Amino acid sequence: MARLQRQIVETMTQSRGLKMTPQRRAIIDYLQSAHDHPTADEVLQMVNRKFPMTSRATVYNTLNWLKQEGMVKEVFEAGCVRYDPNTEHHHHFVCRKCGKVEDVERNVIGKVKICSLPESQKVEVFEVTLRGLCANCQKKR
Amino acid sequence: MARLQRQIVETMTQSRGLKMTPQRRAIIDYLQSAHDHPTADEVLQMVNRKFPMTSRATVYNTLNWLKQEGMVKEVFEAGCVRYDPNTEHHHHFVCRKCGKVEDVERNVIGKVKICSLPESQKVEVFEVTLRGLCANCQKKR
DNA sequence: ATCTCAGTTTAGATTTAGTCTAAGCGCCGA
DNA sequence: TCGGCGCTTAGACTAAATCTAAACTGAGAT
Ligand SMILES: [Mn+2]
Ligand SMILES: [Mn+2]
Ligand SMILES: [Zn+2]
Ligand SMILES: [Zn+2]
Repeated sequence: MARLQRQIVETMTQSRGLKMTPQRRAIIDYLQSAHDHPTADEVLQMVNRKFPMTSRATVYNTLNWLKQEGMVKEVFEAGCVRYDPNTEHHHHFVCRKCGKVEDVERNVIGKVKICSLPESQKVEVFEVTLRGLCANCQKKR
Repeated sequence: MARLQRQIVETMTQSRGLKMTPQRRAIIDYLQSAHDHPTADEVLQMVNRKFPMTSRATVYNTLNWLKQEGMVKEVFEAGCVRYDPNTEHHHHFVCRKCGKVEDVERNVIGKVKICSLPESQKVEVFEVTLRGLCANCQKKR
């Protein structure tokens, strides 16, 4: 499944006994057409242009529902900032269950080759985030 | 520079005409000993155990100052959540100046080899974040 | 046509992370 | 002893996100 499509969502709602309302339609249409990474507030602004008086709660409800269904993803972590006393260039492993962030030393990740990136973007650094289950969360099955 | 060390900070403060106070010492000592990625609130809690009545403002001031000096780094992005209608497995380029997040298709990043990761951690997915200057911000020099 | 009810939307209250402010403190040097 | 500068503090403030309770909607059931 590549991109959010209203039609897919439309049929999905029915099979779950949910309703496709005008507000939801507007939110999904906007996301479908967006080729960047909008914030909840940007969604609210844009949807209100076409369908005034849509509430913040509805936008968040819909985004969270779409997220649960895997129709949109969050970019990067939600939540508050974490500080890293290790300023060496290194990477991270994030547990999808308990959220713990562990260091992954630089040499654990082999060379990362970047091919065919548009000339226009100048990459200065990169970081790799591994995701999965940490040792603890695996034990607890 | 690998890890935050109080001694280095201590000499640095002097050369900048700044003062090493007990509060700052406590914050830095805690960070120095931390082998995870504490939040500002965790720092506040821990510091208050040893040095009660340290204020939130002082913790944030110190963390932001250490960040500016490159003595700690933020893990992942600050700020609010962005939603991605593209659920295909792909990567991102983040402009360090304007903060814009652009897609980097999966095939742009060559195979990423993960060597010698502790057996205990099970990696399910990974993502690469490239950082630098976007086309626009380069033009504006 | 009217009733009912589950699901939805809404405005506004609440929570949480983080910043800002203004008043007071403490050290150092004149 | 005094003045001043930088530091700390409590609390006000802001912004992102969640929660709540009341009103709304529309698809059956009567
Ligand atoms: Mn780290
Ligand atoms: Mn993306
Ligand atoms: Zn875990
Ligand atoms: Zn830019």
